[in-house]
Amino acid sequence: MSQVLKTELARVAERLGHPGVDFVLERPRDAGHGDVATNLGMVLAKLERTKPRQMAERVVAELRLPDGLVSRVEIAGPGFINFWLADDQLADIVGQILARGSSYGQSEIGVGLRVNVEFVSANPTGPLHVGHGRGAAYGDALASLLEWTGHAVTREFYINDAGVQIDKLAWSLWARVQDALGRDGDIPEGGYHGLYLAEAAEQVIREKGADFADLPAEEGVRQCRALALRMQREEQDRDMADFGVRFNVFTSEQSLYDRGMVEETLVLLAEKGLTYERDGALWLRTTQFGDDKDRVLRKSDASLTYLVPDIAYHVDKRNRGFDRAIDVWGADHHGYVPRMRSVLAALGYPPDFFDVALLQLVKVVRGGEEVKMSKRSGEFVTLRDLIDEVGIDAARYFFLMRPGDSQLVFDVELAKRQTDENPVFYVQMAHARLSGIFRTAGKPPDAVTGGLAVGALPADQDQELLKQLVIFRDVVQKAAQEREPHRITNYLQQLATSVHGWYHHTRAVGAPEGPATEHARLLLGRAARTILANALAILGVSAPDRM
RNA sequence: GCGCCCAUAGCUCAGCUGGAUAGAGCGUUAGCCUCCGGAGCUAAAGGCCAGAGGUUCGAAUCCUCUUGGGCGCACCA
Repeated sequence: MSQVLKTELARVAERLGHPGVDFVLERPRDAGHGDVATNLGMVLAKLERTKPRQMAERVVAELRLPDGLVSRVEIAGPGFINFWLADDQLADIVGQILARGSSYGQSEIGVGLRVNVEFVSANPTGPLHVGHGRGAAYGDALASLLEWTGHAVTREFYINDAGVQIDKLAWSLWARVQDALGRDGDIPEGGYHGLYLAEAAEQVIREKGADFADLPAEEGVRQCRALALRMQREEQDRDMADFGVRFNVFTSEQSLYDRGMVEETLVLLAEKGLTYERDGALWLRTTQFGDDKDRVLRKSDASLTYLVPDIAYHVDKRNRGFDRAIDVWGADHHGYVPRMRSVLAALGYPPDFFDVALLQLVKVVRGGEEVKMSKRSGEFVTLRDLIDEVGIDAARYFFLMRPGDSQLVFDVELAKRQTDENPVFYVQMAHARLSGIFRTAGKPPDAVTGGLAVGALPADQDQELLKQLVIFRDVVQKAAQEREPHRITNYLQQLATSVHGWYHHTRAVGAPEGPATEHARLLLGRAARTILANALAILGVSAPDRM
């Protein structure tokens, strides 16, 4: 609907001598200001240094709108142009909602674009914590938003299974195995002290027998490495599966070495003349592309820095044909962004290929006191703990209520105590109530069919709900473009408010206004229920029929 | 020292490529169940949008500085 308007407004702007000018067409907060409003008059007035209201009048005079689109146009305030959509338009959109059902809201704006969303990518050295939970909820929702807007999306998880931290993990597990048999195991400097490794050690002994601990240390550690990796990966996969997140691709860092891609990357960078030797190390000229300092690729002891496999990984993504690679990282890695960006620029990739969504850290508070998170000390709140305490729906919804660049305070005690008052229940309740209407009506929602008679919806609450439904598609597009899933939770909150108000103040089944209104309200309720379910589906939150 | 993010109601936070009277949830106060689910609804109180300058028709939004938080600045990952 607004697409036609926007196109026409752009044409008018061009005709008035300002092609491509940036203006806004959006739903005003105040219903008295119409269904959609634009600031185009004011924007043009600024460019021409004339009076905004006068310019708005010129814009309106130039408008050539098709019949049946808007019922009223008004110039108001400092120079806004307000539009009221014709009833036919609203009825048409509800018709589309009913016809397309669970796929309504999808659009084609991203068709032809292949997008890789890499998220969580936790080191396989311990259980997932709440920070990973935020990354999982965000990455999964972002991937869904991109799918809903027509992109071809791959959900990917990168496994850092090479490098020194895995060696330390192996030694730590070996030490725990010794401990478990009453011997004196020493967890190495910088090793992992979490109790989960003690549990893992017991499992190893159950599987391998107590003789396992008698192996020569070198062999024992070698086996512990594989065992620890396997067990940690399995646990992470269980956590993600139980959180409702499915990945399409897992890429192992070790596999990049095994396939020779890491070495190839070094050659590639050298061929481009981007490397040089100094102090016995191999350096990368990232300063030529915006980094504040050149970076070491190969240390003077001949080992490679983590940067090399990371570059190889992004080259791999590019080679797999993706148009976009979006990495979801914790904000503590933000210093790493310009580095990677400059490397990829140096390789000649288009600037919009690589993007990073930084998520500020989650601060966990329990009973008013901060819980410190440290894998090494072993004290932290795991994602599993959180799911067990507050449930998947509440956890996901809470993680997605805030923009990623805001810090998130997650008070576990509060979340537990206030479960009944969580916003997610408010939203889910709206869905359950709508389902209840159809139970009362004695027929499933899909059985209520026909065209919507907007004129048979007399209450303010009818109209308010109708207008909330109409903007859903635009909200999804905006959320996808801005990569802001929290726009969906904000919208859900508003939609649920409209639903509850409507439910309370009007009656569908046995509407006092008569059968025409009953039918129109059932159609409206069915459409609202569909939109609630679709929005929740994007977030990975369930839409229950009863609570 | 340098860089990134942040500061909005008592609390947790939306709103930010400049727009109409700055919003929501929780908490507080006062109402509403012969009625499709009261896990709900209606209303009230509550704000120098951290502070100070600047840009202009217009600033919570953009710029500068100050203050106060968070996080980074390795031949660690």
